[in-house]
Amino acid sequence: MAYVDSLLSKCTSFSQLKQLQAHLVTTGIFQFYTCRAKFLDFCAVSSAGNLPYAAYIFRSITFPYKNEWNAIIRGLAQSPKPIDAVTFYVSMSRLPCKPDALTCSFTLKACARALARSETPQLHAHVIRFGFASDVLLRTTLLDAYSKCGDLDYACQAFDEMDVRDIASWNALIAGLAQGNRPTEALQLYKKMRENMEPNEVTVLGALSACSQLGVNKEGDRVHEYIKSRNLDCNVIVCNAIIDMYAKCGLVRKAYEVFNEMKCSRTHVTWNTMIMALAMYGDGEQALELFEKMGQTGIEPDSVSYLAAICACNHAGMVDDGMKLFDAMDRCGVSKNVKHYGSMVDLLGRSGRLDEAYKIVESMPTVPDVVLWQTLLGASKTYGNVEMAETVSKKLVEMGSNHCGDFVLLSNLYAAQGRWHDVKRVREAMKGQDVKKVPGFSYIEVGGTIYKFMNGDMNHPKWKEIYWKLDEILLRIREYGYVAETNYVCHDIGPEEKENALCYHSEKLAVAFGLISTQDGTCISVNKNLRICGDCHVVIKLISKIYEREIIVRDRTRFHRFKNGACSCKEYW
DNA sequence: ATAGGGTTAG
Repeated sequence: MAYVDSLLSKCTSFSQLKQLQAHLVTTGIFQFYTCRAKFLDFCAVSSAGNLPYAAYIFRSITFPYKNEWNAIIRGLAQSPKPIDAVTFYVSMSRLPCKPDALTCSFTLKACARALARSETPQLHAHVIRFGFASDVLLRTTLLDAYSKCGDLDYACQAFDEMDVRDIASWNALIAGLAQGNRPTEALQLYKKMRENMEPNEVTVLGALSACSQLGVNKEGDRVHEYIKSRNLDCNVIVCNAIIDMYAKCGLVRKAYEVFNEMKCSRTHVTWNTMIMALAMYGDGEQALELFEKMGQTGIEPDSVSYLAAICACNHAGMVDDGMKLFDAMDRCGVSKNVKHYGSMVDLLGRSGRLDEAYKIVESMPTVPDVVLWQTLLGASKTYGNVEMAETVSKKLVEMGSNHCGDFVLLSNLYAAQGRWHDVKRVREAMKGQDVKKVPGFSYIEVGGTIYKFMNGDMNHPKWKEIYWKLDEILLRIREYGYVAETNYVCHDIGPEEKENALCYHSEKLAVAFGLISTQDGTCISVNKNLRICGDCHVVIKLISKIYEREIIVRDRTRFHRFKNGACSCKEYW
């Protein structure tokens, strides 16, 4: 069979593969099922192959042998319709030819790719029943399937229950936690792993991704140092992750250094990451320059590149450039998705061109999603357009959105115009419905330790000191005659309670904590749910002036650098 | 003796 292997490995196109099949049939080798299985596997999986053709051959076999089933299931698992692999698995398990560990492995891979949440535990039961539970590789696949389907608690449980874990098991859970919005736990696990074994390239990707999300540059630096000290292979994926980490931690310069000095050749992801990094800093010109350069280097901008470039225009207030790019996409045959429309709506909305933004929404070929309407609502609030805000709010309610921010934004808009009656009406509607209160939270890394703050948080051991600091800030801001006049975001209050609201913003808690713990010159805070805008800008600007500190705040989409009472972000928001 | 873990996006 080594003969068949060597012949197969020489096939680089489908026509060669068919020639080989003819050869195998005439020489009679093809009647041996081991040969057929090898052929099917290659045909179903390799780039020279063709899955439908493999399936066609498979159907002509009366009693397929186990490896032939496996070949087809493996091929289906990595096809665009992975769920079909599960269907095949089910048919197979009804036959005398029972699945083996590999069959389960391929099918679990299919579950992971198809996000088949209910099928994964069923496969888990089979794995136990068939007695494959001691197979480390299979259990890692299982763990990964749980985590990819969003059942991270099961993934953690699967990990805990393993009596033997190898590096891939650790990597699967670290990456799962990082991608599943649990970056703190991902980093904890990474640290725990280092006590037991040496991380490799894949491990650091999970750790870097977690650092990116948290915006913790000290920890990110440590991971980078580790990569260098252990001479881990700095392949393009690792470089991309490092660039992204520095960019999201407020160190674009370092990101750019890595981008310039990387030894391996750049991919789309590399360019896109760097363009997006510049976009987050509001450096529109450089981002567009890089976008141009990317094309010149022979890598045609893809859909994400355009998104990053439009986003750069968005953050730099370059409305015309953004519109040009948006139009260029159709000409260049690059597909648009809801994010491109979202960014355009934001771009037009932020510059006050609400009607044009609304037209963009109407021109969409797909149904606009919640985030898109929220963007438009935000812009309506900024520009005090009650009529638009009411239209958009209705849409949001129709879509069943029950996010507190949607109601609060409308309520704040009424409040800004002194329409307290309407404020009350919205607040009451909120109580009537099942509104999800999503607390904003922020992270700050001080002296290498990560702290998390939520609205009204009293969990930190130094919470009293932090609130004292906030009171002091409040007092000193009053001396400037500013008072927290516009500060009623996200709070269920009337005009008389406005002032107190200042204390409850998570990023302000984080800033106050950064001021107490003076080890760091800069302070990075990340707020995942809210956008730093309006009142927040005013308050943090003043803090930077009063305390002579540079404060960098990263919100969902961009960086805001506050220094000497000014913000580097263009302020048309 | 064919298998598990991986980077960018409003």
